[in-house]
Amino acid sequence: MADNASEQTTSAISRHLLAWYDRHARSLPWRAPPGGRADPYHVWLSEVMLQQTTTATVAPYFHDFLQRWPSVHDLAAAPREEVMTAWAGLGYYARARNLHKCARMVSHDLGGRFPEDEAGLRKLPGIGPYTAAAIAAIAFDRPAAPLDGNIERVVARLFAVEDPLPGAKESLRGLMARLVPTERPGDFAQAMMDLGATVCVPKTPKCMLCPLHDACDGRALGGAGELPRKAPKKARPTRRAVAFWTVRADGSVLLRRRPPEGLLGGMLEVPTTAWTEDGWDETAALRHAPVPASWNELPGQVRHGFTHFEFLVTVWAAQVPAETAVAEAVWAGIDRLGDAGLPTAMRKIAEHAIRQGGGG
DNA sequence: GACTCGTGGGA
DNA sequence: TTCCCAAGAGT
Repeated sequence: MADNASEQTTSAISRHLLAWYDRHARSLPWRAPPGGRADPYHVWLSEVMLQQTTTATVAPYFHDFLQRWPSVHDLAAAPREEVMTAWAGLGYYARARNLHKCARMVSHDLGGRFPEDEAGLRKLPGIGPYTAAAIAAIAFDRPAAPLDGNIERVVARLFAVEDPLPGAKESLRGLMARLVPTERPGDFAQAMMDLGATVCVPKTPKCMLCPLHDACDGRALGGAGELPRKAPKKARPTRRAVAFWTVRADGSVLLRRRPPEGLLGGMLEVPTTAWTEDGWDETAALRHAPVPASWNELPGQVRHGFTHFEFLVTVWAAQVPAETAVAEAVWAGIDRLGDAGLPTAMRKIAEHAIRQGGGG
């Protein structure tokens, strides 16, 4: 590792990158122009949404949240279910629960002002090491060293770090910290992320376009595209379930709100059997039907990929009288499910059921 | 440290 | 089709 990147002074690397950022910074809805400083509420909201999520996916949600809740006080005053509904489709729903908790703490306990340093930010729910450093740098111009997937990749290549992730994480964080300039640390962090997103991309990095071309050990050694190394991933099992599509004569469908923690916690669902690797035969499945009715199996299946398992669903449908009552039920108009705030896995089940003739 | 926790797009 | 991966956090 005692090659190009170490010979150049770290300040020269930072300077090159900031000059590149002045010309190539991406224009993003939550971002101030180079040299500027964005609203801390906007920075926090965007950073939470951007956790493991692409900028293109986040943009419409960011606009919608700001329109509904222009300040952290507005968000804190919103009912939790309304926040969950607005988050529907974005995934990792613990983020929405923690976002709401965090808004309430900032609004009620901190007078609406976010802490300006990493330690203070770290105490808030949903703000981990990355997000605390990112907010401190971007919103408050603190010399913090955020380490996301992009920056891990850029740093691993720049210094030719061969140790695999996640073990090498702290080492990479230390190398990043040495690069952070005292001037414009927020722009520097965003420049590193932009570089990772547009030039130092995972496969086939565009080294000819890179402002750090001459400093990069990984490029000099010829293996930048192979870095960072990562531990092999585990295989994903399949979990199977039967979903019950219950259409009432008044044109509404039976939904339920899932328990507040865990998978899809706090979100609406189409009632299902347990999700098991073994699957279900007809007799066993129908014992879990939410109401006694004449159930019939719809053709086809719904497939949805979660992070650590594949979800495979068979749908059974039934029509029930308008006066049917079910404990804990949420009856949603079948023609207005688009506004109901279903997570994507459940939206797929609903679309499949309607397409296969379960529309009532 | 190892798991859990969504979703969409690109190669 | 399948795999990877994206501004990670909480337990």
